[in-house]
Amino acid sequence: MADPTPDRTDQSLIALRRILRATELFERKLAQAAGLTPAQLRVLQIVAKKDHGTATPKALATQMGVSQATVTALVDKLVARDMVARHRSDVDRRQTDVAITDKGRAAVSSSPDALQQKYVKSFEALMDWEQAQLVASLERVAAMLDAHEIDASPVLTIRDIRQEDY
Amino acid sequence: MADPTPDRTDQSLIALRRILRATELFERKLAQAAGLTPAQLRVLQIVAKKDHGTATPKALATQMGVSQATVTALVDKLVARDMVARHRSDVDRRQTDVAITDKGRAAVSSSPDALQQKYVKSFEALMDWEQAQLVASLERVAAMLDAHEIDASPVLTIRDIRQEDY
DNA sequence: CCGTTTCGTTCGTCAATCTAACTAATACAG
DNA sequence: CTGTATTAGTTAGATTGACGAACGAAACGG
Repeated sequence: MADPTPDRTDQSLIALRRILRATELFERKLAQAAGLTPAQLRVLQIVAKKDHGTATPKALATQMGVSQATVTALVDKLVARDMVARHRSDVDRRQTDVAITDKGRAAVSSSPDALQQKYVKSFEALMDWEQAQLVASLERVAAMLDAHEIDASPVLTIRDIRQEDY
Repeated sequence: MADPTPDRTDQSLIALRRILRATELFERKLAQAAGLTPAQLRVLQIVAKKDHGTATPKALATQMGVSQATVTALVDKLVARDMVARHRSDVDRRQTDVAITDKGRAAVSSSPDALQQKYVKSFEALMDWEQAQLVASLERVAAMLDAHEIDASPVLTIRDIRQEDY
């Protein structure tokens, strides 16, 4: 408190935590709006974005950073709700293709963002140089945090939904 | 792809997602190192940082953004491991003080950084103006995300551990 | 004193996650 | 080919975190 130079490391960590909290809540809201849980929505989003609207459990597990068993459970629930369907692969019959259904696509694209819009709109309202600055900063922080964790990146949850909106 | 100005919004969202992923994994590791689950560690950290090393379940629930019932369950587990103890408050006998024990304090302060150090070290290696820039950017993003969610902020998980290290 | 509010716990439920064990299919080495 | 190893996915069982509803105990306000 009496510190004349408020510790920047602390400040950065505090801000990070705020970001995490907000995003967590945001995801819950988003999923709820689509009538799903966050994890289920994530599966659906990944599948939806694939070229043919299909993905293997293995790929899902890798991309989400969870075990295959977890993916099985999630897919089970989505199948029960007719959001996706399982199909045996012809090329390698060990593999299963998890394919999104029309209903699943509808659920993904209908998730009516609220907070999401909030962020995107705020961001897009910024001046060009500010946007560039933020991107640079975020990427820098990301690099500092996950330098080791090579795969990580490409889930995109948020972005693709946004694209659906247009 | 052919877009001449790579979409900055997308870039920022991708970076954000990387940050989230990395932090999530980081927290898991941290907790594991302390022999606890992330949620349990969070409770312990909040309690540890209070002046008298105590907090009421109510306060914990509010600060963590979960229900009191959840806090009860978490505290149960910490009590079972001798990390905290419950004491009836004298001033208001409806209240319970959750007090950290020596063992709990040891667990909190012993969580051996690894990844954590990585971020902190990277951050602290930056030039002063760069640090300032990052903090400003992070806070801006946080503000854009949680403008609505007034309470949120002050859990700090990470920061306090870091302080323990010195 | 009595009704209301507040605090915490208990109970039942459910989602997400893990590990370990198992089945089925493919791959590869002789 | 045959047989072993590897890979993909599921099943089973457990734990954790989370919630809401119901409840008991204490405090507070008339």
